[in-house]
Amino acid sequence: MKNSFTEENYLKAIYKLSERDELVTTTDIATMLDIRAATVTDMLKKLAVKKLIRYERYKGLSLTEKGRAIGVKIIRKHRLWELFLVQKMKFRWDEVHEIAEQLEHIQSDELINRLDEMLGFPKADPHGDPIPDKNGVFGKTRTIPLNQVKPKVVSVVAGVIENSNTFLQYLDKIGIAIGDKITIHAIEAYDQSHRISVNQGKEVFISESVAKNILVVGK
Amino acid sequence: MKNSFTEENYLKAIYKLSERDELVTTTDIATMLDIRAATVTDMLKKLAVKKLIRYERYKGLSLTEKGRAIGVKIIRKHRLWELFLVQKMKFRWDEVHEIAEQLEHIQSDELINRLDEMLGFPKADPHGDPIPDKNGVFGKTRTIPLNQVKPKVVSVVAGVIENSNTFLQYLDKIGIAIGDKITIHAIEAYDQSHRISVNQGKEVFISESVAKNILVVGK
DNA sequence: CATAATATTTAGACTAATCTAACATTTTTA
DNA sequence: TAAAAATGTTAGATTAGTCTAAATATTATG
Ligand SMILES: [Mn+2]
Ligand SMILES: [Mn+2]
Ligand SMILES: [Mn+2]
Ligand SMILES: [Mn+2]
Repeated sequence: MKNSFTEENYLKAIYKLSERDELVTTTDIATMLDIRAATVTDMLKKLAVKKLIRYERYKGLSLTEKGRAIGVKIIRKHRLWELFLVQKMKFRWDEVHEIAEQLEHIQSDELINRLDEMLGFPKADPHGDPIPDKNGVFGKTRTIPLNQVKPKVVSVVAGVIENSNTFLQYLDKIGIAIGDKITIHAIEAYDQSHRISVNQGKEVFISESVAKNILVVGK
Repeated sequence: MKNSFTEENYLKAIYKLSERDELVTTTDIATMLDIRAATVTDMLKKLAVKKLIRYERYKGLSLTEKGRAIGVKIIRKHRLWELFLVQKMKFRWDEVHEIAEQLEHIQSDELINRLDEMLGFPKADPHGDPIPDKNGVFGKTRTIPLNQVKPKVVSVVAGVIENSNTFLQYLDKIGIAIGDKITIHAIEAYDQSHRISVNQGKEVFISESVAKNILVVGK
């Protein structure tokens, strides 16, 4: 009944990949987990025997309900722990991912549900990623990348797409955090860079790629 | 530099055994970890190569400073997590050990030190076991088993020796908790059973073995 | 102190998770 | 559509951690 850390990490990776495309490939998993495709093939056979995935040689794989449930649960735990670390332990949003990679494997439904309750049944983690409820259901989020917002419209930062520490630290440096109100003043036609202001404060320039990686609450 | 969960569990077990006797034996470790002596021998060789223990074939082993530091650190983490679970997450003292067995392996000095701070740099876990500080130093505790206390003297419960869930639940049932004031009214000469009262309340009978497993603050 | 009992180690095997190298299949492209 | 490229699988190794059975060393005892 119990899965190893390794199996949990595979199922989490497969779940994330299947958000884009139901049918997941061996190489995608290998890339995401930074291991060799041959290793993945072996594990896929094991997961298929356990009925956690549907797998056909050379054809790719998809999660079964059972496999999805485990993948989603790991994601739920990861995100709840991240929020706990930020809200209760005063870590910065760029410090919590590595620790949550470990904490996500702690086995205790009671603990994770109390954590959920203690945090007020939150809908999103410190990076704006949605947290599924105890039944594995995600609330619907209506966020769009900042670069799709029209000039003059005030939008509220809800999260980020890129999750790297360097990106998060860059946002800290230029003073953009979740909940901030952003107004786009102008978009440079040449390179799509944005001139914006944060919370009606002084203006900041961000590149197109930064704008694409900031999520705001959609209208 | 990083040790596996398994190595950490060995070092924790060895540390606990060496509290009784500096020189630890293969069989003691096997018994404590519930694995075969042959398995232990293999691991001892590995720990010796890593200079975490001093080991001589057939002669037993002892911890090096390096090994002791790791063992103590795991114990520190275990006990801080247990206290966190009781104080912050409202678990009962008989529910926390299994979860702490997992949490003790989370690698983050920052996290454990913040946990320590959040809990007010506690000196003991929910079962009264001492918590070493971040330098691996234990405060001195002056506790004695209840059966060594003289009748009529009021003593304060500081912890337990036996840590099993059944024992902890038994204490809950008869209404004995850490911090309670206990007065011994009489000790039965035949079987050393104790007639006591808790917080000046109504009288309770406990067997000698129970009295031996309750620690009170020594005079 | 010789032998019996106990403790410990060695030898050989197994499983999970990983790798590299070689082979097979599918997809792309000229 | 045939060859080339990309993708995926198999075969054979390796490491960590475990086991059982057999061998060896230490300790206890008649
Ligand atoms: Mn994360
Ligand atoms: Mn993980
Ligand atoms: Mn414990
Ligand atoms: Mn442990």
